[in-house]
Amino acid sequence: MDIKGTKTYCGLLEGSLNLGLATYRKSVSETKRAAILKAAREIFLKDGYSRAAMAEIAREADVSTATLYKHFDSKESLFAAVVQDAYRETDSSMFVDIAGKSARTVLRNIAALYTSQQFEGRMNDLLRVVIAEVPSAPDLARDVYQNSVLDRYSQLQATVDELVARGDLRPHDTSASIRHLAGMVKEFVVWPGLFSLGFTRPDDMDAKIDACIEAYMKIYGARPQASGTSQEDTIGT
Amino acid sequence: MDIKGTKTYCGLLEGSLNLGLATYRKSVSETKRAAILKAAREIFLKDGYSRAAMAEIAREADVSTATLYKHFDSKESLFAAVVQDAYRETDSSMFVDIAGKSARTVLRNIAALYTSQQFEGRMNDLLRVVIAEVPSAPDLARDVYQNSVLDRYSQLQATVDELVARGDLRPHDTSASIRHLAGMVKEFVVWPGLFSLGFTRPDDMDAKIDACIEAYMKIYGARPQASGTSQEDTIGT
Amino acid sequence: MDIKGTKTYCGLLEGSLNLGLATYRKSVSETKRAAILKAAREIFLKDGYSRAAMAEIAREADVSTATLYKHFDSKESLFAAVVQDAYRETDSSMFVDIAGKSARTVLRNIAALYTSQQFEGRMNDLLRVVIAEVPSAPDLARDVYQNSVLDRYSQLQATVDELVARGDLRPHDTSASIRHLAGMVKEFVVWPGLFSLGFTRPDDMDAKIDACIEAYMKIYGARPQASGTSQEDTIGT
Amino acid sequence: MDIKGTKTYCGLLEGSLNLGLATYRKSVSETKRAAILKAAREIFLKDGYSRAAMAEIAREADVSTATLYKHFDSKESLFAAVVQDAYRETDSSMFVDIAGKSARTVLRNIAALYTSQQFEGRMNDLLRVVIAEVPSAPDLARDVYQNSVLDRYSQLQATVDELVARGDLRPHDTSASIRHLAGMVKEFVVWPGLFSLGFTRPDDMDAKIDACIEAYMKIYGARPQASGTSQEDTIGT
DNA sequence: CATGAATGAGTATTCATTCAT
DNA sequence: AATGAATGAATACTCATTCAT
Repeated sequence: MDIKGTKTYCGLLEGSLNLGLATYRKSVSETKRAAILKAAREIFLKDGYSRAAMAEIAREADVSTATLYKHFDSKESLFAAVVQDAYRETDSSMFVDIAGKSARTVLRNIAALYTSQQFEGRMNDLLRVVIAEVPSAPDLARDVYQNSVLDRYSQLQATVDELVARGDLRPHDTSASIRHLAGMVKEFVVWPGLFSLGFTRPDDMDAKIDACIEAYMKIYGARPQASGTSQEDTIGT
Repeated sequence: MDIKGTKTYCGLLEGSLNLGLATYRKSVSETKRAAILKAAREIFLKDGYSRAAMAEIAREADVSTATLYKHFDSKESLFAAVVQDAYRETDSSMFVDIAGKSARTVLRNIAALYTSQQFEGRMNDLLRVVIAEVPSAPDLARDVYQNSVLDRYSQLQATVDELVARGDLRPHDTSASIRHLAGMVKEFVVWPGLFSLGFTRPDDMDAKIDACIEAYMKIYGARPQASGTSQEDTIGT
Repeated sequence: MDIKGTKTYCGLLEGSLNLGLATYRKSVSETKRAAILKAAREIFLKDGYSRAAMAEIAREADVSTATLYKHFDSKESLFAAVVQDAYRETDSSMFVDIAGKSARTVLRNIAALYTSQQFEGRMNDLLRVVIAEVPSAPDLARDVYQNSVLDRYSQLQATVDELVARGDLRPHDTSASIRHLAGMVKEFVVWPGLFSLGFTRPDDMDAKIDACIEAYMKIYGARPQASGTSQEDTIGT
Repeated sequence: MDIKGTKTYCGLLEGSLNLGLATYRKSVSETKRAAILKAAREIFLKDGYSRAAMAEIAREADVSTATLYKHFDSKESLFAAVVQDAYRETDSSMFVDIAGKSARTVLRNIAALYTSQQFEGRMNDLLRVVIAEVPSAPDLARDVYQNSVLDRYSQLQATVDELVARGDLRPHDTSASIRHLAGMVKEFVVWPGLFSLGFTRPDDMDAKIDACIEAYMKIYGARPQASGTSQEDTIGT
């Protein structure tokens, strides 16, 4: 048994130890990264991009500024990561099962999905910060628009197309109609939130959204509608 | 004749021409104020609030920073003045004469008025900056929401109520319906502009707005609609 | 007399006052600039470029850092200005009148000029800092080499050429010979100063320089030299 | 078998192979130390002391920063080690065999030795960094001056004294004369290299050095010189 | 013994606001 | 009234050094 052999053995050993160490470190690192993202989101939401101070984010995340910079190259990239993270976490899927559900119910479910995504993730506040940074970070805003707005539209359109195919909605320009619907809903869900900090879901939100859907159904619904909501329908989350 | 003496003379002169000079001075002052506002708007629109530098605004307005501060107490109040000025200048009146015009035409005229106000005054860009400053200037944002959004809604509602009274629209909750209409229109007119710098009126904007109005008329129109636009109607600016 | 006329008059007056004001301001500004340069030189000489802190320079110059940046765009340009200023102030002219002076005396005077320039302006210390920054500011070093080293060589060469023409020195490759002489002198004047802070003119400096010149004269002198220094010669500053 | 057990086993193993392992470890350690020194020299030469980053040195040496600090207490001591290492490696011996060689040839050989030492080890670049750090590491600079400059001078002087003793050179103050010679040579070999990064031996370097030696011989040579180079002489490395 | 993540003190630079003239 | 120089507080980012594993 020569030194080399010993070394090889020790090398393997080291390998397994290092693996453990590496795993440990990775987990610690991920934890810190997550803490930083959380803190950063909080501060960015509170102060907006420009007024947010890296030092405060670091303090909030309970790390040093240097650690912060180990994880994120710059304030800009930290902000981008916060936004992406928010959109990843708030899985912006608009998918709902249409089987055995009326068009109205399907749309309601989708709207409910959307509103909870907007409110729970404080997406309105985030949206405001993104919008604020359009002059200095136009690419980020474009990405958000793509991933958050347009992507949802296409998901929604797919569903609406199915409803049309199923005969629940009249054949029409679904591309335009879903934007009409989205516009109406945003008027209540997003718009006021852009103008005030901490806009939360008002009590009558559901009723307002229902009204939007009613309007939509009046235009595009296949059959003469029964006024009011049929009680068989349940709203899923 | 030394400088001091000269100065005294100037003082006497002031006395004799008090009114005229005062007027003159006032006009100079007003001119400067206007120049500052113009420059500030430009810079704020270009850079957003935080990145806009008072020094650059002063340079752009061709005054000293001290003069700038003579006219406006702080960056914040300058920004507020810029916003108010923009809203004053872009007289956001939604008033249109409904006499002898169909409901559809009236709504079209209103929409046209609104879109030109938004695009010509670069209100979308301004809106973005206001929204950006919600965390630090919530009052301003609230004011803007009041004066720019809600105020227009009530004007619009008044008109719609008249149309209902005239029998052109079915009786309904006009308060809700105009928000639906506004939401649909904003989806095309305002929303994309929030996400990109220099969003200008696209070519198919009118068609899109017409589609919104058609949707609206399908729900609230009193009579079965003739499809298409009746040619008697003219769209005012 | 109309307002305009008044204005013109006042304008002229303003002009003259402004001129005084402008002059005043300019002088204050120049004073501050000079103070900054002085302080910066001191700090740069003391700490070297990298360790020198802009804040300390500002404190030393009794101005704020912002004022410092009003005068100089960056640390780098401040340093460049310090160097240029040093070379401007220490007018590095090697001109000496050769009329009625022996070659030996002329060379001695030149050497004396050179050494006082090096020592009085603390040029050795400055040289060290410039050399230190070669990796990050190669252009500055090149400039210094041009203006400080090569320029002096050509001045010296012109003089030596005159001495040759006058018959005081043998005809020879003066371009090479002055570098030999310069090299010998620098060995005593510059070289040790590069390796220690605050190297000042040692007592035996003159003797050492004389030895260099003697060596030079042995090679290039026209006539068999009288050993030692003839007392008619006086060394100018 | 868990990791802990394995570790214990390794401990036992260490016991049985103590010497061999220790040797092995030592050699590994030495290898790393050498790698660090090499990397550090490269980085210091490239960036200068202040701009050189310990992290980059570690990366370049393929070790962790902690390992780096195991070997060297601080950046300062690492730099000192780099300098010492450079001077050790570039064995700055000026020793040449004078037997059977003319004074001119001996000096030429010495000069050739010196120039290759300067250029091959990138000593000019190193010198620059040392000089740069005079304010913060005066002792190091003094050491370098001692070991690199003065030490060579005494070696050279010993040789010159021999040449004098042999009758090849006139009796004279050899202490001064070798500094004259050194000064002349440095003017071409070292001086320009201080002012520019990557100054390499120019094509005409040998001719220039020869000219210096010729000048020297004109002053101190014992016999009337034959102009040009006698072909019996060979220049050693 | 080696690692790489973490640190906190330090630095250049900017900017809203004020002041002497 | 107008100027522009001056300010000082604030901020993003870096780096030599240490520590838990």
